[in-house]
Amino acid sequence: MVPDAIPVLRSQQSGKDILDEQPAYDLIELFFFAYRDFVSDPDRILDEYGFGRAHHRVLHFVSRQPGLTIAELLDILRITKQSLNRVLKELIEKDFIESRMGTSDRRQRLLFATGKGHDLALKLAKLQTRRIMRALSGMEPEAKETVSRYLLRLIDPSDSAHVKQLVFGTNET
Amino acid sequence: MVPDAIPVLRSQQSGKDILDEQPAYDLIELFFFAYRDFVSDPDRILDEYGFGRAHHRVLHFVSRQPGLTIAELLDILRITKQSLNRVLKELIEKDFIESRMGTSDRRQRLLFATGKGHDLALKLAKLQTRRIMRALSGMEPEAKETVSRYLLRLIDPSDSAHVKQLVFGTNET
DNA sequence: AATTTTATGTCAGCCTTGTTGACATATCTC
DNA sequence: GAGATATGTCAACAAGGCTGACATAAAATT
Repeated sequence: MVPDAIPVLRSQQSGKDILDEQPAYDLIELFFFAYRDFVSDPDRILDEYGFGRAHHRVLHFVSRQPGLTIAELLDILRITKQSLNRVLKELIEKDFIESRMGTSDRRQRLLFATGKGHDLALKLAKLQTRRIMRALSGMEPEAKETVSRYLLRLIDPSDSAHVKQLVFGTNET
Repeated sequence: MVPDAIPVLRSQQSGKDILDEQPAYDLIELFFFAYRDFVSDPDRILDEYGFGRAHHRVLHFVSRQPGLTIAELLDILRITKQSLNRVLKELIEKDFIESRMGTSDRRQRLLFATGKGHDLALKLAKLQTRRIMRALSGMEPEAKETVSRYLLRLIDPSDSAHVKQLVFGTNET
């Protein structure tokens, strides 16, 4: 125990000591289990197309943000261009995503989901939505808003404005 | 739009139509970004020990549940025993986890974190707790409870009693 | 106009962590 | 004693990360 005589080590709120605060095991573990099940839903369907989770992530964001560039996608996914290219190439070959040359900057590749691509992306999103809605049903009406704000605050502060922009299409606090 | 004349296609609550409900893109994407940052925290530290995320998960649950058996651990992680064994072997060799023969059933291996093991597990848990507390600070006091219940309800219903038992050490609803 | 920077693509190889299938051993249960 | 169970292990493979090096076209700079 750190003695009371060292007030600089105490956080401002409720006398909780930063150095020996007890781990939030419940939220840590619930987050693990919830995410495990959440991402497993789409797996069966992706399998039928010969795709994996990496394909899902790429297709999802391209479908959501038509005209996304490679650089923007790399920034969202936080993987290397080599990793991205492996799955993106397959999505393009199998005609789920289309790559067009940029208009203002012709070095850029603007990515668009094809009809097939949108269909699959929507199918997967609805599957995950089903789980989310089941969880929210029977909870207080404010639950969705609370969860949404919590998840946003969990993100690196340096990135949260960017995420807010991507997810909500706005940058307001 | 499905015409109002087909009531069987409507869910019980608030007239929301199951067949064309709009995807919850916000929660889907926020969950992705939040989890991405959440698991990235421990990575730097794990690197120093030559461990990866798989080692982290094993060490975490063994540290939290001393005496865990292989079978129980496999059920928690949902991986094959070969995958588990690869990382578990390293954790034992490097003296972060100890494996003792079961007392009542001597076929079982009971897993325990060593002193070193507990130290590392705690260090990583505190790192993740820091992020969780930062997110919760400034939110309503009920936020933690709401988020916790939401995450639990996100888990497969067939598994939620088990998870509740693991996380809270109880099985009450 | 020449040079440098930027956006993207690609090759080659490596690592972690998942998978399947087969088989071995010790121990418990019937 | 026979069969089921808990664990360990070998081998091979796949997905999806990574690094490093190099190539090209187009934009930006000087």
